[in-house]
Amino acid sequence: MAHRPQNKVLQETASIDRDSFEPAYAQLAGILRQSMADGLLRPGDQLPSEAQLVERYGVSPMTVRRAINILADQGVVVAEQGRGTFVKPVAMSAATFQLGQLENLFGNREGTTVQLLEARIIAADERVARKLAIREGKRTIYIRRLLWNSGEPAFYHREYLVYDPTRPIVEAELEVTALQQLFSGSSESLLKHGEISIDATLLDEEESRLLKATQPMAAFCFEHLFYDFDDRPVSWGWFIGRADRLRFTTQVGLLLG
Amino acid sequence: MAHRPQNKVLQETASIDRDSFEPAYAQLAGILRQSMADGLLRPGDQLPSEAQLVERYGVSPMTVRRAINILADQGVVVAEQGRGTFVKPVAMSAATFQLGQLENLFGNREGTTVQLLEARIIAADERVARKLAIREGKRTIYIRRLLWNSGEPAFYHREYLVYDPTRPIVEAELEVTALQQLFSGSSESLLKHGEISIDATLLDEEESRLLKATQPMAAFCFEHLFYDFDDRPVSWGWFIGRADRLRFTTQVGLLLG
DNA sequence: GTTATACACTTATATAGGGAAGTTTGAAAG
DNA sequence: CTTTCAAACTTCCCTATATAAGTGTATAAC
Repeated sequence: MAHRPQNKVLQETASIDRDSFEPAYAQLAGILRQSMADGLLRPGDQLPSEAQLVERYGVSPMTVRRAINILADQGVVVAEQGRGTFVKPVAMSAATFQLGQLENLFGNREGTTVQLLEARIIAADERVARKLAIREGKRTIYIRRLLWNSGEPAFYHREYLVYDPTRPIVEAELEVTALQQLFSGSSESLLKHGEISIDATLLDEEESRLLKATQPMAAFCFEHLFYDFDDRPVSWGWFIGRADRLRFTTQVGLLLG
Repeated sequence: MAHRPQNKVLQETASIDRDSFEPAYAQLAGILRQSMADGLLRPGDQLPSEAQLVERYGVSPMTVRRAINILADQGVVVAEQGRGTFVKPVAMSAATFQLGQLENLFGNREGTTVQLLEARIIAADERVARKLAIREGKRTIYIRRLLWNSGEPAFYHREYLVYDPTRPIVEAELEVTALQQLFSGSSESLLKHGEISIDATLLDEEESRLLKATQPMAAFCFEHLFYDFDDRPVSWGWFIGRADRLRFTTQVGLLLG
């Protein structure tokens, strides 16, 4: 439909395919990423200016901006106003680990079950009271669960919930399926936000027995603290899983070709 | 400067400040995030359509799109074409941990030093040869380092490098400061990408001694494998740090107001 | 009653253009 | 030679508009 303007400079790189299902901005982002993967653009190098990219690939400025924004969001380039856009060097500190990669272990698939070991009401000791921001001695629900995955114990979960009949969170949490909702989220969630931390620990005697581990053994401990929409703590607990059964990997630099 | 158009519908929420340094798209993203934090928008709720947001806040469609894209990238909303944009429930699986939060421990600041324990050329055994994709028995550089942070040993680092005089990476790596570049990145980096994984382990006798730890003690192990621009492995190694000195935390849900 | 179509709604993609802000460069003035 | 300043270049931000594509609903035809 549109005339193809005659470019004096031949494009040694790929060009935008207007008939492709992939949007132009995504194609351009891919081309630039490929240039980096091929070594045409090395860390520290300056990318062609936006105006140059507009002319070279025959797209509008907004499309170029969007492509560059994507790369900037992904952290592979950095744009400095007035200077230019540059390729970022790979750095270990840029590594990000997603808890979601352990999703299947937490019972998202078939073959995973939740075994309720214990659920009772106990008074909050000093430690629990501080975490849940309640008075010492107030009632909490203490839950112990074991998550099984393909016939093997995957995680041992302990959790304290504030016991408040006016809050409907209690019922929802007591369902055995609630654990998956905790991990994967559900629309009816009454949780607003939470803090999660990873720790490396040693299994104690009880944990070793439940997880069928030999002592001493290292383990990951995922501690979580969730809040409701009034920013009051609701749930404090931790998942413990054997380190030799967990693999936590990520990539830095160029993700894919 | 611009006339303020008379809106029939009063804005109960905040409005865009055109004189602010903060861009309009960022302000709008903040307003929407605040609405979720205040509970006006609950998980599962549908956001106002883009056209409505355009009218309500007096910005262009592109600005609205960008604001929504930011929220979508952050994972707090999800946009479905033809249906609408919806608030995502909080999920543990959405948690992401950034290695960069340990940056100061890795020697980015003053008061951190790198102690070279050993650096010699050894023949690759079967395990090293497989990781570095070289023949068994080929020469590698084996480095052992101890990272000190404010007078205390923070990490014990061991690393194998391919010994190839044709590759300039060797010299650069042998500098004691190279470690920080490995972590934070530098423009002269010859590394294209890498894989990093976290493991939880027990300190062995040597590690305990160097890290001044009592046995048995749990530790984090950050294993890294870096490749050059020809996709050949260059460096394989791992950092080991005491778990009781490391804190690895993140947030899910609404990050900040 | 069932099916098919049309329409209204949504988000997604793209174009064209303009101005603001920071950086670099080099020429002019001292 | 040094300083000053203006211009060019860069990225950044925003507006206005148009088209495409997916979804759901109401209506018309059968």
